[in-house]
Amino acid sequence: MSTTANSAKRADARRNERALLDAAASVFVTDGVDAPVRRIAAEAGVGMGTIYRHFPSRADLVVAVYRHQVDACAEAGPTLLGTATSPSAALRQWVDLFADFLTTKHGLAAAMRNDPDGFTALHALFLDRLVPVLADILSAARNAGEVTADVSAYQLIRAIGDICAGAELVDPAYDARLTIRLLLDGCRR
Amino acid sequence: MSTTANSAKRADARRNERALLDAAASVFVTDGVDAPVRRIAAEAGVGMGTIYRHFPSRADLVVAVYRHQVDACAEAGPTLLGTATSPSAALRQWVDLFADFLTTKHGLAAAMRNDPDGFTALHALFLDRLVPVLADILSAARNAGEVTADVSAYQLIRAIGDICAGAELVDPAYDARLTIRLLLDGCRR
Amino acid sequence: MSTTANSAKRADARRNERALLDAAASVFVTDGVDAPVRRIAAEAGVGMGTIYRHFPSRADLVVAVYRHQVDACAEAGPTLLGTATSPSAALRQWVDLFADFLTTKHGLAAAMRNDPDGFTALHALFLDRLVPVLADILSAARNAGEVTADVSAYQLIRAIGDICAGAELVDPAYDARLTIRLLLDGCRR
Amino acid sequence: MSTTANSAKRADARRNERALLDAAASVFVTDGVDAPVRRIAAEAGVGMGTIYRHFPSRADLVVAVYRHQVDACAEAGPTLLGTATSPSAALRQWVDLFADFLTTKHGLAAAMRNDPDGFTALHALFLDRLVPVLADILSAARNAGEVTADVSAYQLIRAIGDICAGAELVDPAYDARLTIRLLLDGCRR
DNA sequence: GATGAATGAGCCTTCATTCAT
DNA sequence: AATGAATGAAGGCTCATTCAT
Repeated sequence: MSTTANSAKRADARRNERALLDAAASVFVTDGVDAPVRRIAAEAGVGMGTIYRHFPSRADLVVAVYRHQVDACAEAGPTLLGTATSPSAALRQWVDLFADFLTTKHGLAAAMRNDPDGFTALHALFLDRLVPVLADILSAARNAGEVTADVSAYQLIRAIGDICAGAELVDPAYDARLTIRLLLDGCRR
Repeated sequence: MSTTANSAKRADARRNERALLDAAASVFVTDGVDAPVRRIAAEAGVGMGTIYRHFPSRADLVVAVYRHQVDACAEAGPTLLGTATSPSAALRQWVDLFADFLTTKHGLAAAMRNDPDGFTALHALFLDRLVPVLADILSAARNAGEVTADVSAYQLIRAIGDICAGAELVDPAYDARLTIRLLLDGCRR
Repeated sequence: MSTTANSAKRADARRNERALLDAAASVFVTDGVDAPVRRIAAEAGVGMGTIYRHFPSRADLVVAVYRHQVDACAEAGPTLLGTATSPSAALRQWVDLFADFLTTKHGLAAAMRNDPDGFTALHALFLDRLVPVLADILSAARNAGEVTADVSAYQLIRAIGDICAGAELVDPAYDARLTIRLLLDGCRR
Repeated sequence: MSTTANSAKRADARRNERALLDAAASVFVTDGVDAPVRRIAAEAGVGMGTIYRHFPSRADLVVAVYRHQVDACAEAGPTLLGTATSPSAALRQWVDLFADFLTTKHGLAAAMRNDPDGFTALHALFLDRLVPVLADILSAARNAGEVTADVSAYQLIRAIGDICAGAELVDPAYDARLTIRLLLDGCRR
């Protein structure tokens, strides 16, 4: 009937899925990704069964919550490489974006530290999507002589991930950005 | 009354405390700092009530478990400053020591990420004891012109702590030491 | 209105009912008669609401599933009485048929043990349909002097039913047929 | 201190274990062996955790509930063989005892039909304890020429078990004893 | 002081059943 | 009529914590 159609029935199902994603995102921030299923359901205003229908395992929910943002972050890579004044500027900007995503937005980083078994999926989402993006930027920067250290995109992205994960324990005296900047400086020479 | 006196009763109390510390240290490594109280008691061969008598809260136990090692790490600072070939060498060595402590030995870092509320005590132990030590080394290095970046000991110690915490998710392709080295390089220039 | 008419709509309703019966029969075998409604619906390729429309209670479904076979078993009685070499041979053959039905085919026997309240309907189906059949055979055998024990058809059919029900816990060392044979022997003298 | 002592502490623990066994026996009769843990705990007047402490798995509880009675039944075998007027009389009496145990006392038989996986333990308890007893009686009867059919003790005990299990669906028109008698008659000739 | 039995809140998960579409 | 999404009661299990012995 229209460009938005996805079968009549799915109207409320989609509404619920959306509500669940929003609720989960919000609850993850305050209570962590191990938050009780009940709380997420309550926050979303749905029954618990509805969570299990849409996201059979907790990992499914977590991945879904963050997928959009990971995608956005990935897509920004090539763009920045085109618009920044230099590859290293693109590197700085993309790393900032990634750090923003990690630190500011959703408490995602904590997700990766708890339950490392179950969250392989999340880990994979990250790595699969973002490592190639950073690899391109890094490669450009290296070709321009702006990065000399022998460091892989994987190594770098994990370092940044861990730094931001730790920074969630907020303390005005600690500035994750500064740490990241020092790290990038260390890559340059 | 005297400094050495500790009534007969105290003898097994002390034995128990020691047993609990050892047991907790061991269980923390395998099961994490959130390990069931029962398991720790069982490992120590004491009743659960005994844990609560000696360490009313989990944080008390965690702090006690790591205090010795934190002390050892702190005491190594001045020593290294005296024996190393340069302040920056001392910095490198001490940071390695600290990272060893964090990474290799005890899964301590994870402790700081979980339950950040309850582990203020642990956090404080770290900061109170180790920040001054690193500050001295850092200051010496700065005086020698070997560190130029505007970075505080607190900033640095947290950065290293977070990096090591993240590195507990073991992966041969990731090398926390390399990250730390790059970070220190970034401090030098 | 006519005896053959069943408006067009009824066509797929019937198809669905058939599909449900087949699906239920199949699922009952593998998962027992307490199988989740959802699984039956899925197996039949219909929605769950459709099950409830056609078979408001689980008992309705169970009864419907087995009615055909019970009928077939009932109809075999008079036939066997006509073809067998003696009434007691007919008895043996019919009891074998019944045991086959119970044991081999469908796990039906278990149905009668679980939820005895809700399965009165199933129980009734059995008794109403099969007891008279067995009664006739038994009576013929008694008249021929081939059964002397004072045992009713109901008593006998329940005994066989229970024996087969128990035999569903498969064990090569146990042979329900042997038990039934001994029981019939005991009826003869 | 005394012949009843089993360490001071266990006083209430034992009281609880006893209460649990009684409660479970009673609840098993009315609700079956799949009765909710919560209900058993409530009936016993203890917390749920107490059940899990004493009987980690449901099978443990079920076995414990019935062990006494199985023992009593087993011990009656040799006795009856000594006191009965003939081996076949002993057989009849022991089988009656066993059937009493199964039918009248505790709904145990149902236990063996549900959850056949988890109740291997119960099954084993039965077989290990009772089959040898029946085997002795059967052997005596066979030696006396009072049993001629080629039937094993295991075959017989399972047959009786299944018959009694089925008889729990009470119906005045059905008499499990009669079925068993016919079965024994069938063994004799 | 030490013990460990008991408690019970809290979480996860499954499914029968309803009902909006 | 059919669908299948949603609901929520029900039950299993784990552990932190208390307290009688």
